[in-house]
Amino acid sequence: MTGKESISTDFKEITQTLFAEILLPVPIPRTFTYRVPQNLNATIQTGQRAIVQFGDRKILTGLVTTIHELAPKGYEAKYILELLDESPVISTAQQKLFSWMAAYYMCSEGEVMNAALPSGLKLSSESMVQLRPGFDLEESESPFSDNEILLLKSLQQKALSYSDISKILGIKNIYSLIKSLVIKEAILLYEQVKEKYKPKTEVRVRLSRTYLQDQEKLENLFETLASKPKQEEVLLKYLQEVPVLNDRSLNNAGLAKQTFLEAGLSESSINTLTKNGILEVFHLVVSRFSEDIEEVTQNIILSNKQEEILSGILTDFQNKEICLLQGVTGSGKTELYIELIKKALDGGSQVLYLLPEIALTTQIVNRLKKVFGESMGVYHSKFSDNERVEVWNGILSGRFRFVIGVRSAILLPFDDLSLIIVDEEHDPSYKQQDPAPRYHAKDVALVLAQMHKAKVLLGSATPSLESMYLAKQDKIGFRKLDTRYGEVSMPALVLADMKRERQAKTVKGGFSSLMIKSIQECLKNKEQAIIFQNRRGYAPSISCEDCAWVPQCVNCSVSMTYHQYKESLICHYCGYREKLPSKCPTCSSKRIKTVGYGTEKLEEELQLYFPEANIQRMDLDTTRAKSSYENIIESFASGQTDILVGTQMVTKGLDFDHVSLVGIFDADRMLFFPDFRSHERAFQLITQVSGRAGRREKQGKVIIQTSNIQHPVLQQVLSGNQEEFYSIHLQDRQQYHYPPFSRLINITIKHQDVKMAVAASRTFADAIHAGITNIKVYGPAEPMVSKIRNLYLRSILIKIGRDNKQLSAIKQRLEHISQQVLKEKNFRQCRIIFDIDPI
DNA sequence: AGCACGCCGACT
DNA sequence: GTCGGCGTGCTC
Repeated sequence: MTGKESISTDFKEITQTLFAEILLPVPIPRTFTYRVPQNLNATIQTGQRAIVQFGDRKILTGLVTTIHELAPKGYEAKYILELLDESPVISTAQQKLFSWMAAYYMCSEGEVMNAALPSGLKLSSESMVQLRPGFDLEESESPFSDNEILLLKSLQQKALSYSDISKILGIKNIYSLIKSLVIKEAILLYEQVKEKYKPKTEVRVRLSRTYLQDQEKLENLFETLASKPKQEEVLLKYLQEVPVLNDRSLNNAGLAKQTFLEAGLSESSINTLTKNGILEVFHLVVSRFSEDIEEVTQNIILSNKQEEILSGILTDFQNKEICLLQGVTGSGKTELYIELIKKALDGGSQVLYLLPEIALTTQIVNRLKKVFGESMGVYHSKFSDNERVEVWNGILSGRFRFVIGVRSAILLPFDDLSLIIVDEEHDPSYKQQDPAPRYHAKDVALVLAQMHKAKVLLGSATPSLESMYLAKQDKIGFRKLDTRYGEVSMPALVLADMKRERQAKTVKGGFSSLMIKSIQECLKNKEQAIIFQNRRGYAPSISCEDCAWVPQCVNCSVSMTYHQYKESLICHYCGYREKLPSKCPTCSSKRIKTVGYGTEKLEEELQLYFPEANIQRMDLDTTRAKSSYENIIESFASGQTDILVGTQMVTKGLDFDHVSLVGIFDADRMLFFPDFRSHERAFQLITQVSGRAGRREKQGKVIIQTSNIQHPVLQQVLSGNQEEFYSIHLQDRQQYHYPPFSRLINITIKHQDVKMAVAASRTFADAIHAGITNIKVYGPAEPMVSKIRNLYLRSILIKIGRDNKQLSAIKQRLEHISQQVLKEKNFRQCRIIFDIDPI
């Protein structure tokens, strides 16, 4: 009952009847009202998790979002069964952020919660079936069907969940069967709530209390043990590692059992000592992040230029909330970040440093760990769920005040941020595509910072047009760090004219003679090369040479990508897999060729041309395992690998000293991708990957293969004229009403039936035209990939002027229209998806 | 999303 | 009849 005083308020009288709005892990976009039992009146807080009954039998864990006194009308509210947390797991700041996100991104708060909470903090319940105690199949008088007997026999082994039963019987619909068995009093149903988070424990050993308190007894003990050298050794080891005789309190923590085993002492002697009441074994909860990296207080020496930029940023922060730092690769942005983070942490508040997935490497984490040590938390998507829960709780408890993490780290329970760094701010992976909430972590960061009155630093070598526009308007600060650290010169960029080479027939399997020659030279000088091709697999498609048949995915309207190492065709949209056919299924021809180049094929061809070279491939397929990414990097950094072939992964955050050549295999594919951002993307990718070439004393070389050497974007990259790139493209964006001059909303309508997808999207578009003015509506149109996972897609694009003040009203109208459409009988099966600020 | 309920066709 | 598939509607 302690703590009651501190929480109870005038509002929460002990005898009052309170109700709570509970957000539940069900896809229903609203909360449910539950009654607060009076004994919880004083302790209940928003942000706590509560266990409630939902429906007849389901027990769920939900989140308390509001507490009020309004008794619901028309039904009797059920009671909250239990509160799970003493203090909220969701901070007040988060609750505010989550409702903003739900409204802005047009999704439910439940969906935001779902994205935010590590599943270890979510509780779910599973319906379980067990045999009624005392029930005997042989003696029962009721008749049972075959399936019932099969189930009852299985239940004799152990209790089963619904899904287990479904599997055992091979039937989908098991409810009638279960109901019949309940009536026959053969089985019982119950709910099993499972807390998924398990603290990590360590087996430890300590001296038992009797010996600890009685020194004489302990001395006598050694006489007894004199004839048992093994046990004596264990005891001596303990006293040596844990000098309890000097300080009794040391005994509490004991010593890890592992320590004895590592010292070559046997488990059985420990066991005997335990049995005889001399030692005791216990479990201690330990952190999953036991640090073995020591904190080094080293003063980073900034260059003059860095000093200048640092003070510039600090000046900007005096009257602006946001600052954009444009720093070329290798310009030493990280040192600046470290200084800023240190300053912010010194003020006692929290700092968040966001990085795209592929830039969050061990390299950078270790470097920061050396500076910030124990107070730094890392939040990565490859972390296990238990690890995520520990980071979450570590922020709540104040253990971590600085967090470095990927997109979803923006959803962690901060309550006092003073600085958010969004590094590589242009990176598209900050936008969540699927499922909802389809949020952009950079934009969320800006809003979150506003709530905390924190500053935001956006960093990039190639800022997004949006950020650059804000900088040009002087709405945000802008600083440019344009010299490479240690005066390394920028690489030389060369275009390989594929049109001419193809005419001259000097192209070898997709590689220009220029590229081949340069790789040769590079290898001869014992230097390394990176070949970038943003396409995984062996070939984007295969085709019959006689009848032009191209295999399509059975579920999606895309051609299947050929993956050689698995000898299969794989759909990159739904994962559907087929074996590679030995002959064409339509004309039986055996002449099947591959079309286009994926990283696998490049790897194979390069090996053919450079048999001596050690070639490695880095893409989603070779980095799936937890440490494989690190291994590839390691082997490249140590010089074992000569040529690294890869997708986008090779463009980020890798600093190597011996890379003298970067090859961009196909610039055209990036430039002509049908999307209004393709030029920006191409510009960023080419610039980023070029930054990998040339370190220290030597100038690097970048070869860009293209059939359009006159393309303005390539010319802008070549001349290094970023100014021109940004001003021309901002003009285009303005002219064609694209961001940052307009806001976009993309609406996708899905249905199993094409006709219904078409009709529903038509109805939707008509309703927009009829109901909303002052916006531009495009479509409905058939998207490039028009069928995914057997659902037909249609999309509608909406452009809303940046200065349109009706944004939230428009979203409400859209939501309303969506509900109207779904009400129509034919459209009931439709899935309608809103993507706000699509990228 | 589950889960219940009710309707309907395919079997013993 | 009975079993199981499928569509519809509800959950505080």
